[in-house]
Amino acid sequence: MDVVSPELNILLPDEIMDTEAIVMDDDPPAESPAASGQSQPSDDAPIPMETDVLAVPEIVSLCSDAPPTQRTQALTTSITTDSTLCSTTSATQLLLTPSIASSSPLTLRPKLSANHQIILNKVASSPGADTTRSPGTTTITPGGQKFMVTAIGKSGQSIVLQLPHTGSKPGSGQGEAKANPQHFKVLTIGGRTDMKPVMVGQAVSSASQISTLQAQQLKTVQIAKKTQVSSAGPIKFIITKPVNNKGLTAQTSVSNVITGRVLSTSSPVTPPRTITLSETLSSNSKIAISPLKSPSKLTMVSVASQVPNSPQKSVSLPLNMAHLGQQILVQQSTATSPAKVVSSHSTPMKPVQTVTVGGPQFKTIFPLSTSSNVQQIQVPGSRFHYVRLVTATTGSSTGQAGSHCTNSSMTAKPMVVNTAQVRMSVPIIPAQTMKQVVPKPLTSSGQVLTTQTQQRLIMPATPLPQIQPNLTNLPPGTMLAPGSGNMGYTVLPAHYVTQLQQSAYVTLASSSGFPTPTGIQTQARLPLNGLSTSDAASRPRKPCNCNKSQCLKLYCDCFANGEFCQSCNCTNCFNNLEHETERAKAIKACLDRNPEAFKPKIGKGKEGESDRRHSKGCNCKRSGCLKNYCECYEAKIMCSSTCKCVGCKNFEESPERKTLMHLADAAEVRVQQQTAAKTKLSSQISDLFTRTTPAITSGGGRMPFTFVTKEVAEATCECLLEQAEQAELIQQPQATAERMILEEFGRCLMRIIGSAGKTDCPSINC
DNA sequence: GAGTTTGAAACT
DNA sequence: CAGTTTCAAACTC
Repeated sequence: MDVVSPELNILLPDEIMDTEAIVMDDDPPAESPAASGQSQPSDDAPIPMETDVLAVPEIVSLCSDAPPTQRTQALTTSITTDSTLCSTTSATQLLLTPSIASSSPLTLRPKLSANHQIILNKVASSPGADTTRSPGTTTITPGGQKFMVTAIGKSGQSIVLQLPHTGSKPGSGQGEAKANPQHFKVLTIGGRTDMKPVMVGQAVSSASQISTLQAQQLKTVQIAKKTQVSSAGPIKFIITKPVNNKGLTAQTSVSNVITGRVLSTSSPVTPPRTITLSETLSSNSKIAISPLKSPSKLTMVSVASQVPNSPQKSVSLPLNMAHLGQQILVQQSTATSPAKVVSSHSTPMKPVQTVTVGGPQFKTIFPLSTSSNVQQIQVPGSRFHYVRLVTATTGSSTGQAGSHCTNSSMTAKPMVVNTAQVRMSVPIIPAQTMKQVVPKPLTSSGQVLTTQTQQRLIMPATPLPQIQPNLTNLPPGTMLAPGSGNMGYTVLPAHYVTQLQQSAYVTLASSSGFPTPTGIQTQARLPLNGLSTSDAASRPRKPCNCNKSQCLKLYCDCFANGEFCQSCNCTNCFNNLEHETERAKAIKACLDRNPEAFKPKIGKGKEGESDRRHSKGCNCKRSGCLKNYCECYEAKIMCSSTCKCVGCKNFEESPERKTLMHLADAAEVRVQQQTAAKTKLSSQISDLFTRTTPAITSGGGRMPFTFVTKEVAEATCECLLEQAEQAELIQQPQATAERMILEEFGRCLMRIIGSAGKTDCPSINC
């Protein structure tokens, strides 16, 4: 794994990266998996990766169990404004482009100003004079708003950071870095009990400091590099973030940190070099590390193990995990083939097994050993790649160092997150398809990483039969969770975290051996049917009433929506974790019958709801498509040519539909008007009570008529007029209208009388 | 709340 | 693919 030299950390901005700006290209073919696996020597070296979201003490934990001393020091990009080299401003962009050339020196030529951009640019060859520098050297040149980093990801490669605009200060490498200490934030993924859930700002100014820091606890978020080179061009990571102006001093702990998306660049041969992306709490912070050329917001999380004593270099980039619609990407670089996953733990590499899923184009890679390793599911046709993390069956469960950290090496598509003791399955977006994936509309399928102080294991431990559903058609937000000890997968509904834990967070990784509150864990907020988790959480979910289907057929809305039943009225429900096997089978059966079964029926139009249409169309025969029996009507969309309905009245010009809509609107307006009128009346009455006027009392108390002032009378008349208008609007006969008005009048009087009875203010004179 | 209606899903 | 059955939601009383 290639690790960005510590100098690079200086260049990294504090704040959030804008994923939209990120463009990734496929990397050149990766080395053989074995090589990559060997290249990552230290399983013992814990590579905790943590991310915090908006000061929430939640932590993304992808790796864990490394002793604090062996942890790689992660350098964050928090740059104080007082920094001479880099001034922190908002809207800083970081463009990362992995370079093909190897052993490129690291050149930093940063001059951060407003709207800075850091560009990590992959170049085919070592970049000229900068390449002549020894690896690890850093040239920092102020003056440019963009940093270009090249030669990332190859073994023995040096990283070159170049600013398009070389400033007056040609980089002198480490010397300048030392001269200009920067403040860094530590983003750690991977949990240990002793690890702190919050980011710790650290100022690392030179590589020498890094060496000293190596003994310290390392928290790294790695920037994954794509290994394949796509025809589209070089990989470019553009990270745009507003820079936090907060002057962070060295070793200043940053409580507010991080949501992070991590890209890891690893090289099979050389000691892993880690780029840590982290972000502060800046509201505008964005991190987008994505191979996508489109403005898709993706989060790539890569966990790479590091050699404990190896000179690891990590750079933390601010990440904003708070943005919805983002997906966590776990990606490895430099794998030989997309289908091969190499897990570089202290344990020897595990052979992998390729399993065809859903046809020849679908392949699932399974490790042949159940020990801690990574199982990758490659679904070429799918937007997602799934990674299965299998907890080691050995005694590693104790969280012992050396077995838990994951070294991820991968080719462009496959993404692997490997943690010993932690089983995790994460949908991964291949580089080619990332641009297509992300943020689903409203509805985004994106994931947001957040951190929590406590670990949660979201994966049921029950083993599953080998069920390999068509991964391309899983319900929105569905995750595949590995069963314990075997190749089974549990299809996790998008909501399941929320359903299970009163939270819309999914623990991506955690170590069972880290029970302490400081345990680091990663959670992903999963999209729910295109809704962000926040939306999903607020969305009222209708409980089902299934009796015979066991909630394992599409009759059940919960099941159809990819959700677990919760607080439902169903009987004999199997749509839960307790019946994950049956559920998985049912999902597979549904997908066999209809590969589109779990896809949204209502396609989202390009320009809003007007273009929404039912994917299959309805088949109504008796309802005229004007009742909720009709899926089109229920979705508040017109029937289209795809519908096979009979006697359809759900079209634009339909008078019945117009009448229906008119009535519906009228009813809504009526409710609103009545509410407003009543509110006004109540306000008027209350206002009267507060007046200090000559009291008109009768036997010490006020008579109700004393409250019928001009204001009260007017408000009452408004209520009556509203009632009359409503009666007219719905074309009620006169008698009915009169009755409605009288009833309203009665209600008004009752309010007045009631208010009079409640008041005992003798001074009020109405 | 019970019963009916309806149409999607499942089945043949 | 068409017809039938099953099912649960929508609807009515």
